[in-house]
Amino acid sequence: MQEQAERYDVTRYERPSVTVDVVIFTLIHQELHVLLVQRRNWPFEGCWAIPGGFVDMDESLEWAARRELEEETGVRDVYLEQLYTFGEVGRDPRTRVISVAYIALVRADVQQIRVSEESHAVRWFPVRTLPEQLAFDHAQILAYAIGRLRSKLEYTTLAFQLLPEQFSILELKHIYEQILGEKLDKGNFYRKIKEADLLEEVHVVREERKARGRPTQLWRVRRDRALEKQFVFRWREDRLERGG
Amino acid sequence: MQEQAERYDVTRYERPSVTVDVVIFTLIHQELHVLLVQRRNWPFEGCWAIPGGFVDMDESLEWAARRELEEETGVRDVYLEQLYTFGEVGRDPRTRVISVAYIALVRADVQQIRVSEESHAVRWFPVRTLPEQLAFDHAQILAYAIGRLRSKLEYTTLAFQLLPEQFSILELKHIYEQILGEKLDKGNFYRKIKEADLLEEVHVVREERKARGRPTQLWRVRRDRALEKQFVFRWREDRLERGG
DNA sequence: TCAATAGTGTCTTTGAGACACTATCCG
DNA sequence: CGGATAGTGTCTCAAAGACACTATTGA
Repeated sequence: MQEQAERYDVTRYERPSVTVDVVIFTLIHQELHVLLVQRRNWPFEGCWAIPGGFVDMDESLEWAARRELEEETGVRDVYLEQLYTFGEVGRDPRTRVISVAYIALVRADVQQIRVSEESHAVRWFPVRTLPEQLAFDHAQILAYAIGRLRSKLEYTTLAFQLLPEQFSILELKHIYEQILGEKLDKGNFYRKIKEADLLEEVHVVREERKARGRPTQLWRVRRDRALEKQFVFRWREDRLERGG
Repeated sequence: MQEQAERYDVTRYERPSVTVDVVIFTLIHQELHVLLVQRRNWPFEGCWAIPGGFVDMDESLEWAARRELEEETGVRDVYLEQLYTFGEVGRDPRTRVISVAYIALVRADVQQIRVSEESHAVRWFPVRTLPEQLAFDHAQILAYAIGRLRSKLEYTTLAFQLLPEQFSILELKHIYEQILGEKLDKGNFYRKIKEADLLEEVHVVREERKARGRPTQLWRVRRDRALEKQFVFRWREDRLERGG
């Protein structure tokens, strides 16, 4: 609020609606997926859309996003971050709607994701094969979200949020490759991750192996260091994020 | 908008107010300053605050920010970027207000900045000596804005937005030092800037010099390259920005 | 033994930082 | 000339990339 606001009676003017939209990412079969819901009403009937809803008067934006997330997936206590606020005038044909978009990262091994509550269609889409047309400006929001995810992957421990409790280093590498969309050198990846000293070995209780080859060492995230510590995976010249 | 929204009559529910607040930066005497306005009414009467105002129903968020900027400073066509959206429930004691914050960078040599239109108090503050207490959560917003500015300086050509048309490399270095808050090596700075190849020499029409020492070479930004090209000044490990 | 998967070592190149050097002016 | 300011050269060290190597299993 500000100086100029004083001159107005706050109740007198028409106000826009405010929603939160949550772009929910997860890994399924080592591939990055995003959750979309199918609309059943005008406008964009039948189109897939990013889940979201109105912000209540007595909840913060982040709270609204968390509520929305739980309603859609049943998932709580996940990584959530504000992405951007979209407020073009014509983005919703019904009325003026300003949408605060969030990103959520859901752990791959949280199997309890109930994607279909109530009766409407909800589905995980691989980010490589999204529906042709999305509702509203949601294609734009999604593209922006993926860009942000890529960008932050390189200088944070964000990727670990997508991992199961235990994982191998090559699995982690695979996730980086998925999200960055390029191949990484195995040796350099090992070196980089080990130097960061964010992981600890899991004592492997080896069951019967079916695979050939040398058995995999499993790791888990060191809770004392990771997530707080800044981790720079790589600096790149070609990050092209808007505003972020 | 989204699935869940269908169930609501959009006109039926109470809505929050939406404002834009614009953190306006400039350089005065080579020092980073920010524009604040002094409040004359309850709440936070007498406190300094970030300029801002309500978003009209028929203008986009960015448009609202540009309008606000022009009203406060008379400045147009400047660099503007969305910062973050602040929406805690109690941040404004009068009513629920969601504020979309923007950063604006105003060129140092745009002397036409009329900081006092109408009669209320408007002032540039050096970021090193801000008022003790700011209105609402504006101290938080400001701190966040300065953090973002620092962070982006390192991998964009943002700093050039603050420069006059012509400048010397040591002036540019000084600005980087101002905003980053640390000394930089002269030789390395020259090297880095020259390698980037973003500047072109200005043919100096030398007038009478009063200063001693070797005369300064002036430069200007190459419009063909800068601002589009990614420029990485330095990668640092200790960037700690929230959400950005 | 070989094929398959996991993991390591090491050489080369690049770029950041430190800092000493040269250049050009005024008086 | 000497002091002052502008600008350059160069050495060292650390990190990134490329890629060949070793390790451990099942068949």
